[in-house]
Amino acid sequence: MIENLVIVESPAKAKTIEKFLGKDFRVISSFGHIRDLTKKKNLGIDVENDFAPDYEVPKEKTKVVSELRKAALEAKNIWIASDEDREGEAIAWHLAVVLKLDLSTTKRIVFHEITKDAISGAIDNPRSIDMNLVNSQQARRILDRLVGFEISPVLWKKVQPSLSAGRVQSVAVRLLVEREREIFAFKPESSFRVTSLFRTDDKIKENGIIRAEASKRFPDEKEAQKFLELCSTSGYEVAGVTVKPGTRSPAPPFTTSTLQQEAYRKLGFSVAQTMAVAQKLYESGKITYMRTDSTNLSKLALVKSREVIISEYGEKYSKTRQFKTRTKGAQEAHEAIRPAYPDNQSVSGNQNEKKLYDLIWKRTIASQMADAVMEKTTISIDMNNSSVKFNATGEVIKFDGFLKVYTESSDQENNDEERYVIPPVKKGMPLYYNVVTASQKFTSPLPRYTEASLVKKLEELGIGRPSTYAPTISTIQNRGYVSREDRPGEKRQIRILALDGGKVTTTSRTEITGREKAKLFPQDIGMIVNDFLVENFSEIVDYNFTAEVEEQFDEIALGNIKWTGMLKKFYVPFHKTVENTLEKKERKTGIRVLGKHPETGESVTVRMGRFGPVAQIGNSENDNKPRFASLSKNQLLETITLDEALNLFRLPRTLGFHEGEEIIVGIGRFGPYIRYKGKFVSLKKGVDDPYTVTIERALEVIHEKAEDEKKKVIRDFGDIMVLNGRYGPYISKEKQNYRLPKGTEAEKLTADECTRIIEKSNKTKKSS
DNA sequence: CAGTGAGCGAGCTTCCGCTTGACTT
Repeated sequence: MIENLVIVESPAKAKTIEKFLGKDFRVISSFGHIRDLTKKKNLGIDVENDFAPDYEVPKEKTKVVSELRKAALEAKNIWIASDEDREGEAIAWHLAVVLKLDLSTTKRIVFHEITKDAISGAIDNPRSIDMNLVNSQQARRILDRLVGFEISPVLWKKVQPSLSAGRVQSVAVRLLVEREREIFAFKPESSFRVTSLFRTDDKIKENGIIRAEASKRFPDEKEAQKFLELCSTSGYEVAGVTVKPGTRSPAPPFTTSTLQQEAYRKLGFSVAQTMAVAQKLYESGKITYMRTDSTNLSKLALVKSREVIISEYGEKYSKTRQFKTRTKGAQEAHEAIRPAYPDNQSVSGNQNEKKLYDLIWKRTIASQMADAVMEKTTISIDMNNSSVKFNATGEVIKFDGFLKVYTESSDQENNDEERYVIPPVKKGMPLYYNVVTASQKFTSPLPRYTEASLVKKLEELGIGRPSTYAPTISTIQNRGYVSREDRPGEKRQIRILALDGGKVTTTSRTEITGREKAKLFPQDIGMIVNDFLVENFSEIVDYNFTAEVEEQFDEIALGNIKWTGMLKKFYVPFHKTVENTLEKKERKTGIRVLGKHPETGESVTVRMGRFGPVAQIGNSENDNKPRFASLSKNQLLETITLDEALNLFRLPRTLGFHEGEEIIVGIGRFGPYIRYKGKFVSLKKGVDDPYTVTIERALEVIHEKAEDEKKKVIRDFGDIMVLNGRYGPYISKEKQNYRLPKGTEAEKLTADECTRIIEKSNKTKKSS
């Protein structure tokens, strides 16, 4: 018999709380939700009967639930301590129902921080389960099920099987598709930006250098040239100097979203990777909970951080701050993400754990440090033969404050404006130019989203929760809607005019534009699904949809409106739209007519086919059979041209014959290849082009592959072989591969030894 | 693993939010 049983959501939390509570308390965890809507019939919802939900304990939860039941039977008092938010309240209610506790007397408690005082305070002040809050969760859950499970089947019928739609994922895809189209439509414009290096000294070129920019940009090279000629004969004078003090404040401590952004920008982590590493740190007690939307720090954390700052950097670097959470729809059930023990400046663990901890430590400590104080100097410089002015700005840090520890990164890539100090000048002082440069600058479109910047955008729109950001990003990639890719970019010539010693010289420079790294690119199927949803379910993919239903969930939580009524208002028209769409709308294939074949006059089209995007010449209405070719990677239905489509039909082609066998070159799933005697050889990336490769080169590649094959076999015992693979030697038998025990000499293996290794490996597999 | 694009039909896919392992190489 246990005196007191406390149920929390997370096992790591259970462990720490048990320590504080002592012997009379046992603390166990529910591992999150324990029940969900069934998938078996009617979506788990009886829409005819006031949306009565049909809940079940999912298979993977039965073990946890039976353990909870057992513990509940043995306990005298039960305290449900799930998180203090909508989902947490629902978990408490499901627990009470499943464990057959009396709803009116079940003790519901919440902790705001994990300290002895906070926990015993909570135990002393139990409340009952808030059914209004529970009902707002039921409305949220049921609405999401209705949206997801009624629209997805429409996509299976009208677009392609296995697709999905949902309140969160479909908006994420829409953001990406719309940004991509803005980028397609973007026409870069160029202008000339004029910068000048002035000096304060008449004679010595190196003295008192001031970097300044002209107040005007020039539309073309001619205008820039004209201006530089003016510059060459102009006199210059300091027209004004202003010195303004300024301060900068530290960023608030990490939430899930800001942690994902900074770990991407500073460490190059994907959002899934960030969460996995943070989970490890959390489980080993090094950081607080990593799925949170709160920037709040506990009193204990504030006090500890202050101590660390004073002892490391001194009293004047400390400034205790509490940050308000501004995020839309934040529920603040947890603290911000922070070191569990701020006095641990570093932790043990693997490299990634150390790096992420370091980032969290710095961000937390910096948030409790003093503002940085700077002095910003602006100088304006007059010309005596033009109304154009030059302006220079410089910044001096008077007190570094939090910058000593941490600076937040930004998504903008051009960080070329480093801080620089302007030499002392006075109004009326003459200046002399060293060199004046006019360089061509192109405008660029809004950047493509990264995983992290998409999370940021979703959070701003109040769409998704800390526990779902990473899974949502995975889902839209798994469905094929978007793909995370690099692009090499393209070369572009820019013109540079330089005035030096009274002469203007013009040069060209090559710059790379459109280079992308780990960006999210919408794919054809993502664009087709998005357009279908925007056409037919505009309400659901509206950027404000979530915010609007959230307002109603809040009203339900306050007891102002009934959850079933809210659902009915939404569902009746929504369901009608679903039926209408099923009945009346055509299949959507994203078809585009590109034009006519220049020789045969047949129509050339592209569309989404059964196996992906396809180009087609002719159609089955004519007697001629239509011809098909798959689009290659990086080509989109939306942007492919007639010429590009026709080009696809040039492959596969026959290069010629060797020893009576045909040599064919083509592009397959894994890139360009050569087929000879029934075997495939990949062409080297970036070296060979399948459209121009010669038969001589093809034979060379085939020969190289044959040589490699020979080296691959170390020992050959018939059905058992010892082979050389990517990760070193291994044993292969009946298409199964086996690792060699450490220290084995592959060349000396006998057939018997191989059999033994295989048997041993099979045994350990079965026993586990 | 380098192909496929006729049509039919059975049986499957799918949501968002809360939590972690259970698997494999």
